[in-house]
Amino acid sequence: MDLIKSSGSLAIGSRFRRLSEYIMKQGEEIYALYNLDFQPRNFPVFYALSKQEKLGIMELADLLQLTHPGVIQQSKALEKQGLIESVQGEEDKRRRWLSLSAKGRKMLPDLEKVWQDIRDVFTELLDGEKENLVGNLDKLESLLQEKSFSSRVAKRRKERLGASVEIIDYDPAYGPDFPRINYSWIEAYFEIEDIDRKILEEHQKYILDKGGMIFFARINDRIVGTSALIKKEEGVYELAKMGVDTRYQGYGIGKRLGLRCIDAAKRAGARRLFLESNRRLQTALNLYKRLGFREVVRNNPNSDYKRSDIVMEMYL
Amino acid sequence: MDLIKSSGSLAIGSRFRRLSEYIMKQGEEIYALYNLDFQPRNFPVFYALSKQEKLGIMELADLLQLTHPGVIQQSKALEKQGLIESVQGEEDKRRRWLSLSAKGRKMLPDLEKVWQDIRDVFTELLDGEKENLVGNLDKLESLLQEKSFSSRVAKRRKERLGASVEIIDYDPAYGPDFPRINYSWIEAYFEIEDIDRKILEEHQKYILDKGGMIFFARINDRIVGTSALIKKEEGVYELAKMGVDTRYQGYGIGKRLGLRCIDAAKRAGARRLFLESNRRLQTALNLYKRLGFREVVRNNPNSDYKRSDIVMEMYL
DNA sequence: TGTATTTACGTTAGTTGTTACGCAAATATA
DNA sequence: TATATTTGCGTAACAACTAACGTAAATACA
Repeated sequence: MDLIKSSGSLAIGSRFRRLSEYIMKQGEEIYALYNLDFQPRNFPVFYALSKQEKLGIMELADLLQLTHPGVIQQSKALEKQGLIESVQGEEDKRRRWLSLSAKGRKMLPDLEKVWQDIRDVFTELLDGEKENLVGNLDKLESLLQEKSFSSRVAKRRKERLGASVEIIDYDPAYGPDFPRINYSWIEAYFEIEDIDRKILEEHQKYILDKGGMIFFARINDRIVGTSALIKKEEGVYELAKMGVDTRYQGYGIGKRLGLRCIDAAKRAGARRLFLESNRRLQTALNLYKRLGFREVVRNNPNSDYKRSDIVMEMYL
Repeated sequence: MDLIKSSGSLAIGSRFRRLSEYIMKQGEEIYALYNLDFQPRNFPVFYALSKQEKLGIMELADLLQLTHPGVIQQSKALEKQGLIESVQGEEDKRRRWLSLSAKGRKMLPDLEKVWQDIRDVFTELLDGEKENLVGNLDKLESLLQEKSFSSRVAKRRKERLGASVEIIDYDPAYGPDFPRINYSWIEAYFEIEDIDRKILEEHQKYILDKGGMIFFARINDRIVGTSALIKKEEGVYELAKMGVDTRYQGYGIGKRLGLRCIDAAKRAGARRLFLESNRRLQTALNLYKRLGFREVVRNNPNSDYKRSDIVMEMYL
């Protein structure tokens, strides 16, 4: 049994490492078999120098996709063995040009035989398939270069979580989440005002009992967002207290909360919907625009809120 | 440009390592993204323990195809984090049973979500193909388990070298190689006798001038084997001085030398071919049998050679 | 039943990569 | 032309594995 293997793609990192170690060790045996004093770990630098006459440390690092200390370690070993040599750059004295030594060039044809045999064995081993291992590695690496593995997983997570978000009507069981979510974003940008405390803590009295509505965004049993409709007069509602837990922003939850409010306002017979906000909340303002709100007041000295410097509205 | 990539299968070892390091690093980011305090390097042990309630160090090492110090290092880290715990074995006090702790079990569902997302991304990334990367790795590993990479390369080398062996007629340019090859194997098993020296050094006089023949096995410009036909009387030849450089044994060179001798003897009108040898040279005796020789004399006190204790012959 | 061997696990040091940091030469910029 | 930044390279320390060796308990065997 081999759990690493049977876990499929999960432990692919460990598996790559294991294979790498195996191949390196086998490589040592192979060079010994050919009576060549050569270590597979130094292959990359030596191979590069066999392809290009002289190269600097940084160029090698770039060419081999290694860090430069890695290149230095290989080149030190090769220099000690006398297979390569180095000279200081004439024009640019920081540089150190590496190249094969006479001994290295002499060894090259023998090494090339080994390399050819290795290639042949690999071809025999795996290239029978159309989609071979090396081809798949190429593909994997170029895909990962386009977009990193972690951001692909992050995207996948957002999709999964986004799909599992429900927008639900007010439920007293989640009552305390309403102030919690809203305190969090208000504190981050502004200061909590008395009117915030009043409306948030006593939302039953100041929102629901007055014909308003509250919605929650829920993932599993966890509330990650809220929004509210406050009835101002017959047919006129204020969209307010819209907030999403920072850890779940970017999942389209705000949009879904907004749409739900608009829909609910329509059903309640609203003709006009407005909101007060602040220009610093650019992401939120963009969302409101996408939802169909238009800016109607710049500066807003008469507001109940100190932080309000913009009013937006939409007609239904 | 990426030389490691473009060298194809050659630098596959370095490439596996590079990918392993990349995946591990990305793994760290991924767990951080999910707000989980978990390190991908400890995945193998944790994962194994999530599949089986309790496991010992050696079992884990076997299951994960890691060395046991590797397992110990992972388990120490996990124990420090409080994700696993261990108890000394009751029956066998040498053992230490590892299992998930309450904290570890609590974290498991969250980790499983991460793992599922990772699997999904990998599937999306590569499993579109029928022959996918993981499938290829499976195949590679099972092939390498059947027969190691180095022995596959060794076999390939023998085939290549075997194919490049030429059996050639005597050429004075290679004269000194005749004693060299033969001294080497005689010394390894027996002692050089005076008659050896005479025939080997003065082969012109004692073999060729008397109607015998000498053949060489040559790879490029290097002699790696010899054989000789010594004319004993009209129609009767002795097959002698058959030797192959130890470094090139097992390539079928002896067989080709033998066949050439038989063929040459036939052309020269021989009816009978014989040889003297020693029972210790079992590999050689097997070859002679396969060539068609039959044992005719056990012990052989009348031979010119002290080491001779068997005579074989064949009729053409 | 005493002794040799095997097994389970631990420790230490080595390998081959990495990151972090520093310096001096070259280059850009005010 | 003085100063800031960039570049090329070096060193040190770290990471995650390995090999090699040691110890004590369990097991096999004479």
